[in-house]
Amino acid sequence: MHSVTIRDVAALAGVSTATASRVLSGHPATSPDARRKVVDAATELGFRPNAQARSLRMTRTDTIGVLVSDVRNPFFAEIAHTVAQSAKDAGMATLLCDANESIDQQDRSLDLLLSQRVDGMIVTPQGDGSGSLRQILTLGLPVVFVDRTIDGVDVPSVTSDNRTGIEDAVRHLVDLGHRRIGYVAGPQETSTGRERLAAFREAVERHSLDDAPELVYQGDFQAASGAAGGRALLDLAEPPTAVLAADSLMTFGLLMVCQERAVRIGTDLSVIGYDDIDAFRLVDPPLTVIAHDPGRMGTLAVEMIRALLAGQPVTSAVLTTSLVERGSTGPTRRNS
Amino acid sequence: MHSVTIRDVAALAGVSTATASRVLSGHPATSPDARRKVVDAATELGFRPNAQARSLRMTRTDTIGVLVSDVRNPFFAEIAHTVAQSAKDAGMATLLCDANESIDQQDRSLDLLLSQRVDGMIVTPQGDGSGSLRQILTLGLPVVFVDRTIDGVDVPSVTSDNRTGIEDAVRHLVDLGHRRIGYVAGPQETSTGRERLAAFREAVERHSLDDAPELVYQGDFQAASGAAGGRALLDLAEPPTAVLAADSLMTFGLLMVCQERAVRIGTDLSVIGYDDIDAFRLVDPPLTVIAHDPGRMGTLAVEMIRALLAGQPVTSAVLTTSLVERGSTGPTRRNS
DNA sequence: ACTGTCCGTGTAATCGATTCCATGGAATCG
DNA sequence: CGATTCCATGGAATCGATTACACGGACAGT
Repeated sequence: MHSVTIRDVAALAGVSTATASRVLSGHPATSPDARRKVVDAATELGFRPNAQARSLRMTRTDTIGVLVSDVRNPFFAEIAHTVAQSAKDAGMATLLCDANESIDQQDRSLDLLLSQRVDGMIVTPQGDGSGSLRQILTLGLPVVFVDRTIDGVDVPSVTSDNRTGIEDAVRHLVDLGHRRIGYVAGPQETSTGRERLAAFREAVERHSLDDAPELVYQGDFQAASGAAGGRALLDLAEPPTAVLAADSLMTFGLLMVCQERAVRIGTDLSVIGYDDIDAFRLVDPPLTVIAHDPGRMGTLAVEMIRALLAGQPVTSAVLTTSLVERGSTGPTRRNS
Repeated sequence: MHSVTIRDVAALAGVSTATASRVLSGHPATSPDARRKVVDAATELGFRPNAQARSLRMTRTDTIGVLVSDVRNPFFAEIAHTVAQSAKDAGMATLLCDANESIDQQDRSLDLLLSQRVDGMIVTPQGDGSGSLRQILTLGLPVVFVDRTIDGVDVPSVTSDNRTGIEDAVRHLVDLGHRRIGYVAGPQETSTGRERLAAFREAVERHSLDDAPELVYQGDFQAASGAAGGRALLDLAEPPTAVLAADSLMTFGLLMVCQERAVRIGTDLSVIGYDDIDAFRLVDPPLTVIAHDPGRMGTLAVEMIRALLAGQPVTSAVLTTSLVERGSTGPTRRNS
């Protein structure tokens, strides 16, 4: 499979490789005659420039690396999709990797992206920034964090306001009369896991709600841990009357358990999910959720990377979060 | 940001670049002394080989391109995820692109992957294979189709048995007494769209069911068209008593409309969805679906690409499909 | 002791596209 | 009409890693 090089094009067009290159990259100093011959030759041979050779010379790949924790999570899939679309619109390609929610695989993917010499990276990070991430940052490669951040690491980021989302959710439950609220937390190796849990604890304190340690189940953002958390909370001697989960996959797990046990959501137990996934509108009853905007996160992240690449200063953005009230939350049964 | 090259490593280690390269790529003819010095120098400098330069020389990138129609579709997200994982296990990287269900973007993505000089591609194709796809195939680049194929194009593929899935679904509905079944079809530019529709039509004929043209709504595999199809079918003078949708996103749309109109699924209307998404277990009632296995498709596709790269012959695989009966299908109301 | 292997190493060519520099011809100006 | 500018063009260097080839030294066999 010998591929067509610019030499072949130049030879067929009867010009030098320099001229061929100039024509093909739109350099102004080319004659109409040469332009025509080179373009004809290129299309006839089906010439496709070798991106390796080009970026080796240019020290630029016009490619940004995207690392999400798990594409199977609809929230991250949406981010990945919009990032890919916006990048394409800006004339850049994207290399998408999936860390499978593992710090080890995160490091391997970062190494891969680094040796592919991406011009910048958009990352949903985890861990303490000690591994390959540190190296990348000392290298000065433009990086933007999305959804998550890392403490003490000064990287521009686009996140959502975890605090008010949780606060609104708890207030909503309190207004409905709930005093005993369970929480399925995300992993504490992630900033979102930590911030959401902290916000939950503060809200519990502010409203003087039941504050038993067993009301918080420590999950890992995967569906299975949401199910485990659901079981643990429902099996308590004094189970909560409402439950919050810290991401969409754990919310799924939680709902599965409720279905398994025929717990009537909205009456037996109020449930608030995280992320406004389409499917949450279809469950019965439709789920009250803390909504934020993955699409906007993705487009903003690309804008920020482009600004960084252009040498412009960027400031981190924090998007707002809103509570979407549907049927899965209702007044406490035990209360009445 | 001047990156560390193998020259820097060689200089620090006090050897030539050739020796440094040999050590780093595990060539046997190296002395223990040189090995130690080079490895030390490389780690000290944080050397990371430039993949561009390497693959330019080696004419191999150890990277496979993956093109799915839309990562937001959970079915394709799962394929992308398992492909990435299996490829990683095999020591290969993956470049993931998203065609956004558009033939135009499919061609652009293929061009991108081609200039990245991927060693092979795994594609969920659409269209007639006339654009960039033809060029890639005449180039002899190893390609494997997943889920979908293209008529008259001889490429190994891993698909699922669309026919029996639909047949089982229709038989199940017939057994429940349904005689008037609606169908929300996928785009006829895709093989899955065509095969499933053909299978549906044949099943309708075999069972001598109502065969009005308006019972088939032509959708495009996106959620919005599922909703439009749902409305069209429900608005018929004589609406169907059961509906099938040809993929998961359209099934979502269909369910949304049912919810909007308070159609009681399983009693007012039986619904069968396509793809066994977790969320379909949670809707009320749990959805009867035609299930197939995206994870297995992904791993098989990687195995096939590896075989092709090794010059071994491969034969296409067709995976089985099964009907998972849940609560969304029930006996006809009008029948009784 | 002499010749033939074998092994570790260095020099330099190579992959394909871009780009600096030099060149020659045409166009412009005094 | 001669000098100067401008522009299209080609030759050759370059990016960083790999590897064919050559070379020198060690070692074994006769």
